[in-house]
Amino acid sequence: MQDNQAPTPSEQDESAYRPQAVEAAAQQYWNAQRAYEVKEDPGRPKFYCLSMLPYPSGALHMGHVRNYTIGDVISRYQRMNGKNVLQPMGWDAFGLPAENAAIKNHTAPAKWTYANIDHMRSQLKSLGYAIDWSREFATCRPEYYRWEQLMFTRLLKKGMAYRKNAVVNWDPIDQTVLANEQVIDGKGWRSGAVVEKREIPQWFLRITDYAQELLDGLDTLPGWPDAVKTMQRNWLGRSEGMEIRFDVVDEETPVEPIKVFTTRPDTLMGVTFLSIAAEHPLAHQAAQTRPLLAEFIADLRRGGVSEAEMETQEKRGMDTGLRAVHPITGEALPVYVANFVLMNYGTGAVMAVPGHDQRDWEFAKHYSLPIKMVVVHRSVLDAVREVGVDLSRGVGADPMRAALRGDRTDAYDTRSAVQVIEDFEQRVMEQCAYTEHGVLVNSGPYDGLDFQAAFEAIATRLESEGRGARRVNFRIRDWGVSRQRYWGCPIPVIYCAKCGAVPVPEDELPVVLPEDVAFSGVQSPIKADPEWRKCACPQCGGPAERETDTFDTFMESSWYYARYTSPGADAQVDARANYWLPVDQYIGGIEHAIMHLLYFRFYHRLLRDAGMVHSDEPAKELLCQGMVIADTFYRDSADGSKDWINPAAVEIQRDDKGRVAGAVLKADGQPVHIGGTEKMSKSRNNGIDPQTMVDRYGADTVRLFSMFAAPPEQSLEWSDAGVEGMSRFLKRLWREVTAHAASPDHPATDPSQLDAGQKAMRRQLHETIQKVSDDVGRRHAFNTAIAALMELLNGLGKFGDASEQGRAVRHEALEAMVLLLNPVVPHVSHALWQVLGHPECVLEDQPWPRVDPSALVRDTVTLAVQVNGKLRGTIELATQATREQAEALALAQPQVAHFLEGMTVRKVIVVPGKIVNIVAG
RNA sequence: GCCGGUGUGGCGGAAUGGUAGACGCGGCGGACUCAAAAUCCGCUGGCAGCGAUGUCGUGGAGGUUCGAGUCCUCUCACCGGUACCA
Repeated sequence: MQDNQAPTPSEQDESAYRPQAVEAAAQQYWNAQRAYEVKEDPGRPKFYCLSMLPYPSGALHMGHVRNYTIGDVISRYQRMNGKNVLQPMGWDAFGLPAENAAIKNHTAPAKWTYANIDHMRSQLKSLGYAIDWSREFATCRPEYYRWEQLMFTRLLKKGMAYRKNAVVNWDPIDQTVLANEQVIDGKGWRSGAVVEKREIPQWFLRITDYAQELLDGLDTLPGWPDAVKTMQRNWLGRSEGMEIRFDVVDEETPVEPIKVFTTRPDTLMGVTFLSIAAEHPLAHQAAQTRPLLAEFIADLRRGGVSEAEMETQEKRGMDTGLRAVHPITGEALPVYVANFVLMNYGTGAVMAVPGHDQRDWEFAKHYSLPIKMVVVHRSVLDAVREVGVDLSRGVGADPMRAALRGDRTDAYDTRSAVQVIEDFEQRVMEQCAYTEHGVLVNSGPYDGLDFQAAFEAIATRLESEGRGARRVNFRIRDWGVSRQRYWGCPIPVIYCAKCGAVPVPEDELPVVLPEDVAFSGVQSPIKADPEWRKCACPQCGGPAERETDTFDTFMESSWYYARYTSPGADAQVDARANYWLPVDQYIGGIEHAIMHLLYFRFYHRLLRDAGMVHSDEPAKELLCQGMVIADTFYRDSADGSKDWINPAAVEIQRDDKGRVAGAVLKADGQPVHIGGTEKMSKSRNNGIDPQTMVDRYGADTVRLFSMFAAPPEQSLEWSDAGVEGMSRFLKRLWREVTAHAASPDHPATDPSQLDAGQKAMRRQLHETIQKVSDDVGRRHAFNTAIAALMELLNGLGKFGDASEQGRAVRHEALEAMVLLLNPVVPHVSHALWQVLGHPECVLEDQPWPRVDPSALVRDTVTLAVQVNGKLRGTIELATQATREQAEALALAQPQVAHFLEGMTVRKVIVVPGKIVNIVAG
């Protein structure tokens, strides 16, 4: 990495900016001062700034740098504004990649993980984050996970945790459970075997008990992005409807009724069949006497369990031969097994209304099942009534289509209405299902009722007959926390033949995962080791076995934020938690919008209900940062695949207009193909190593670029040239400050003595302070804050005033600038503050610069002048000028007069301080 | 499939419904230099024009408004999530 070139004159210059020296000195000072270790201080407002903890995958990547730089900027800014700031860091250390690495490298997952943590910690430290490292922990340590085990055993006793069967991906060759990620096109990633669905017993937490609270809580989080709240609302998926019971007829054996959940009980009279999931008990029962059905159900077991895979499959079904009884008409309805009905949503069975549900409609079309239309748009009903047609014959396709388009159909003529109705039998159902709410037809006693009235009438009747009940249903399912893996927190349960599943007693916790193991990848070492499993039943003392499944790693990442507040506590958390919590600012990737952030909100309520924390929500503000992406380059290899080439090895070629014309490999000068700009990944070999960049340019430059190149929520495209630009900016800043500091002393700024140029310079300074404070503190628009500071430096560069007051203004500006930049580039700021004549200090203890409102006053203002909305010039007038003056001046412009030729002015709109728009025609 | 998001110069991006393209990169021209690097200065959306200026322009099609990148409807492309990747 070291540059072999001879030092250039500027590098030999004593006063040149040398990031390595600057950064080493600043970090050394902070460490010696223990500058970022914090304690609870009830006398000061606290600020808990939390970034999502990293998975120790091996090396820091740019996504980490971006995430932690955002957190660091906010942390340092808040501390400069007087807050007692906690910024912790830790390691989400359990997980699947450690097992994969263990297989590949023949090492134990623990050893690999700890080595990665050591490496990544040193990388993080080189970036100079204001982290309280005294609170660091790794979630794979028993000191951490013992509290999670304790919580689980208590939840088990409270009935909040339970065991039931659930379906997983099963690799029939490797004889192992696969993660969804390990299923590629329905096949196991190692064996290539077609994956099967298999049911196994697993542990669950009753997150559904909190579904309503998790939904309502979203309304108390104005500081969370709307996109995240919307996604969580949809994921929770609250719907109001009915559970309806359909009796099933079978001459031979008594059969349980089928329960369905529907949000559309108004369409009950349009039900023409029922669909049940392949895993539904009735499907199994029917399959016992029907070999074809058994074969079909077995066939549905092929493929993985992910929702994306299930939902994009072709819709298939088969008649079970069972007949269900319509609860109102008594009609016998066929019961189908269908692959689009999910056992884990609702009751695992749905009533099919092909006339008014698009999926049912397609299914009915495919299997030639009857389609009944029982709901129409009100305007269709009105029109049909007007021409005096018997509704039982139905309504036509044309008004249906019109109604679907939202057209008014009440004006169409009698002839077309009659024709339409006559065509009904062959045409009405050829278009698509009508899924809107409307008015009932063909529904006997319910004809003419709207959605609400029909819902009420049908619900009341079914409830009185004991055939159904109003119900609220949530889409979210209970949280399955069992994983059939080694590298995770052991689930603290003992199985006894006599006593069943018994929680491990609290005084026997933690159940420690052995770390020094041989791991082949075929089977978990704790499943393979009979000695580890063997134990005595805590209840009866008889022989028993331990659970060998481990927890979902989301379990650890659901409460780590609380543990940071209570280092060393002899409990999951202690009283210190209520000083720090809730988190004031949480920062992490948008990919966590639903799952992690929902478990995080759920677990906080578990802590609350255990009396450990006193708030309802874990985090007040949330910022979701975008991905880091980079160009991709490749060459076609002999076997037709692509050889991806790292951007660092490639040189871009441009045409004479500066457009990208091609790219060559630096090593051989031969062309390479340019792929898309994609998320940095190993598979595309387009990752840029943060460490290389820090070594080459310094941490401040890397931090500055990652904050400048894009707003935090958007994806950030890496650009070496862009990084060079940031490096140039810091060099210029360094020169500007050192040059100023070298000149003789000057008095303090005296606003009453400033000339016009000095006033303008000082106004730009205070406008910048105002903008940067708002951009950093409120909008989190770090990119525009930095742009404003660049403009300020450009302004200072042109401000050549060497008079006493000129130097005073420059000094004021440079001091403010160093403070304003400190959150983003703390090392160079630390050094330049001393260059400006201050003793070495922790810069976050300096107050954030304040705006002098008197410096912002302007004498004149520029207005844009438009004619019919098109810009035709600008006018400059006194700030206090009236609307009439602005209007008169605008109309007097020669350009304006030219465009108004032959037209009459109808209206003039004056927006003070902005525009004058002359409307003419 | 479903849920959420994004789309603006050669590129990254800026713009409380009010002068589209701030700032940075790249490019072109110039200064300094024996030369290069570094640094500094100027120009830089397309089209027409010597120029003043005009005209077009924010993925596409409509709409609301005195005025739309911004609000509404439809549509296309891409990205994230989709419950065992984290």
